[in-house]
Amino acid sequence: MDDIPAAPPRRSRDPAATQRAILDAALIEFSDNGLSGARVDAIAARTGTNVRMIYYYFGSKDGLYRAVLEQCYAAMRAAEAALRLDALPPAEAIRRMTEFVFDYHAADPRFARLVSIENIHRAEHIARSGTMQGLNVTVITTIAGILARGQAEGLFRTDADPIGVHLLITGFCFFRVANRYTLGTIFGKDPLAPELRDNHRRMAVESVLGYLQTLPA
Amino acid sequence: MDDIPAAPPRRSRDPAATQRAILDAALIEFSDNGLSGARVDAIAARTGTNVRMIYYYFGSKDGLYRAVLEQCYAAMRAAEAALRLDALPPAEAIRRMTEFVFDYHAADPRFARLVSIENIHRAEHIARSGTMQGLNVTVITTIAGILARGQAEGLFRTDADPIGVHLLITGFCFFRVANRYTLGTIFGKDPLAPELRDNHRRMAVESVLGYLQTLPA
Amino acid sequence: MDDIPAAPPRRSRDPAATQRAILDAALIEFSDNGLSGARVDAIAARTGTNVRMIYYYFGSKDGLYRAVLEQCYAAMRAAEAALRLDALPPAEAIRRMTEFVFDYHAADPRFARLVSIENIHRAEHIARSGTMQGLNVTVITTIAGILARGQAEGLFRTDADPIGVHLLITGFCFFRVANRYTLGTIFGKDPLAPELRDNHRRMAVESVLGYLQTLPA
Amino acid sequence: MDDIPAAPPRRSRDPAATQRAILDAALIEFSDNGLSGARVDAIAARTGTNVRMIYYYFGSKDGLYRAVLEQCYAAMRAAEAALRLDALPPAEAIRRMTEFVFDYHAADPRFARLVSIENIHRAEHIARSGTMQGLNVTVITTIAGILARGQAEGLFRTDADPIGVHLLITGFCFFRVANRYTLGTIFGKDPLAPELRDNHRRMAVESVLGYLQTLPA
DNA sequence: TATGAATGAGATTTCATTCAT
DNA sequence: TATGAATGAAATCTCATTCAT
Repeated sequence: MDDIPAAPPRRSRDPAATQRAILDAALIEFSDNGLSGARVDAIAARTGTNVRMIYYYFGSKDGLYRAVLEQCYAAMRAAEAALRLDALPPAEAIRRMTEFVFDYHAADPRFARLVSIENIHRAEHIARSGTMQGLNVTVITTIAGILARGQAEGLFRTDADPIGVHLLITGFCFFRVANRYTLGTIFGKDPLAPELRDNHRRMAVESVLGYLQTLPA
Repeated sequence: MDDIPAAPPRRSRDPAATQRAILDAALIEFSDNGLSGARVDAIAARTGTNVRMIYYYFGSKDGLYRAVLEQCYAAMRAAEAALRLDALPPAEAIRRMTEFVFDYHAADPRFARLVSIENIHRAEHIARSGTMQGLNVTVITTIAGILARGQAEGLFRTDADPIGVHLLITGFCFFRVANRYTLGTIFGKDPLAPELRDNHRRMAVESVLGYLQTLPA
Repeated sequence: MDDIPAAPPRRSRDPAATQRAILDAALIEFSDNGLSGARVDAIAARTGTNVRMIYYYFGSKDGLYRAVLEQCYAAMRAAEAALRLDALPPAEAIRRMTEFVFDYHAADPRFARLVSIENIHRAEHIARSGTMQGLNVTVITTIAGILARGQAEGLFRTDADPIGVHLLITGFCFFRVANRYTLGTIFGKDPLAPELRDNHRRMAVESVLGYLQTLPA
Repeated sequence: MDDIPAAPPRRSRDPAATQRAILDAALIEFSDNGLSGARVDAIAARTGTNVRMIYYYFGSKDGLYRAVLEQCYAAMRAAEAALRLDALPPAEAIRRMTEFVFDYHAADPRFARLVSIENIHRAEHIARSGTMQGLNVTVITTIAGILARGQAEGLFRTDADPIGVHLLITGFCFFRVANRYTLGTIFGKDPLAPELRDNHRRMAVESVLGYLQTLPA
């Protein structure tokens, strides 16, 4: 994290591969160090190309950061869309979605870090991106469908709203990953310790279902 | 956020006030811009003293940031400790604690931002602080006490552990505040919009109680 | 020494020349003002490039200073090695070496100043350099050879040791150059005044030979 | 050398003692770090008084440095004057003086360091001091007397001049102390190692006498 | 398409010194 | 006599970016 392993100089004549390499290096550098903390030189060093290439392909540090963000969100939503939750009974669909979010965050903490970073910057890069909004609203429509079915069947409370449920599903999963370091330091116990995983995963699911299946006061 | 209002030059001979002014300005600058993004000059400009005083009292940019962190955590835990939850019945205690966490995060988003920022830096400043660990573990012992009482009364599931419950309580409350900007941008709806507040607050409480009152599978 | 002649801006694309120019300017600035007293800005101004290039090529003020030291020692030892003293009779070899050391210090007082400066810093930069040790021990092996020959021929006392003789040869030559200013001020007479030179040069040689040719008590 | 031991706060009502304490601390700080490298704050910290006192008593950093220099030179010359060399036969006088210079430098390396430092600054502080010149010329008149006697007795060569002989006596003694660090690092052997001392001391004496007793070519 | 060299603007930090009591 | 607080000027160093080939 401190000393960047200088990749062997790459003399590829394959522009796509160069772009790919830059994006990969940038994801690491940005998620490790934040936007302000990331160093353009470090990304170049990690890539094996030199700094000029970053400007050639991505225009600026911000442009590269934006590309990284877009790619990460797209990958996440693509995986989510592959779940085919509308085929499942409502409670089962919520369970599967929650487990997916839990697993996704746990498997790749860089995603949660990038989201934190982008929020420090007030989401101005996402706002400027254009592709983002369309990309992400699908999750809300998916949840809305599940909720509607559950409510129609009398299984879910009727005052639940889709965005709120999305927050509820994601909050816990995100929190333990994104804030792993402060939590681990303060409490002397890494919240991502393997032996905690199964219990936490159950908590995620059962708190959401617990909420949905509670009668409104 | 962009143009720093240059405070009138303060020629106070009151060192405590000077330190206070620096800390206040630093909280704003750090929580607005992150550690790397914050500018020492901007903090000084907001203070009315000059940059030199920051180094006089806090030694370095990092030292000042550490002081800000410590102060914020201390304030939060002090408020929390004032709740006197052990006097309440278990479910009520959980409800009050959750509402407190919800309200605290909602009332002062800077705290959640600072926590995000510190996690980007892998909590290295908290780790170096010393006062942090003792300060924060009390919340876990409090939760442990509530859980034990609830479990003894047969109200709470027996496989709940205190740190996990803390994460569950805080995750949702933190998430909607800290990630307000990406969520608002992506979904076209500010998650902190006033009309959502009551519903979210209920969600926070009822998901936790829903989990605790579910029988383990 | 006070007003640095701003070199004309050099827009050469010749990195070796740029490095050379920086090194030359640095030698002057460091030997004039010491390590702490030298100003990176002043070096840049003398060079015609800007400050950034110093960091580009040498990493830090210390790094540049180290490079200057290495270069000066290397130049001196190279000149010394060119003397081919092992071809001469022992006393003649000592004479030639002493004259060389005398002349070298007199011709370039900056060298002695740099050595003084480095000693104020406890030789920490030389210690970190790596190339230094190997570079300099050759002078000791040379002296050892000369002494051995002289002792074998019964010309030199047998209790002389090579490092000690090196100190003896260099001490006087160094002292009058390095401490020229205090000596000149205190005694009202510049010890490097041209009319003193021949006499001092003889003193250097004859004190060393006088010692070597004295019978041990 | 790095972390200055903060002396206990001294609340003396004795101005002379305060001045003394500042001078002592300053000698250490200046001889350790050079004039540019010395820190006024560090001197104050070492003294137990605060920075303001330095300005109160010595006017400026330079003024304090000048006071340190004067005191060190005065102490040295006083010790030298106490030798009463004119009572001794010429060769014996030279021997005693050389041994004194050797021992003095070896016993207090700070003196040689200060001399080096002052020469880096071109002796401008000594020049400004006024008391220095008169203080130091006595050593030359002493040597002149010894030489005259020795020459009159036909023991010493007739082309020896007093300042030159002073340089010869001091050069070796100074060199091994002042440049201890570079020599030790380069040759892997501390020139002040105790087992070398006697031999070096003999070398100092015998090289000077060797020179003086050689017939001019 | 690719690249090493170069840079200006601005960041953090240092330091001798003075203010106000 | 003594002192803690304060400061302006200047130092070193960083960094995204562009030049020139």
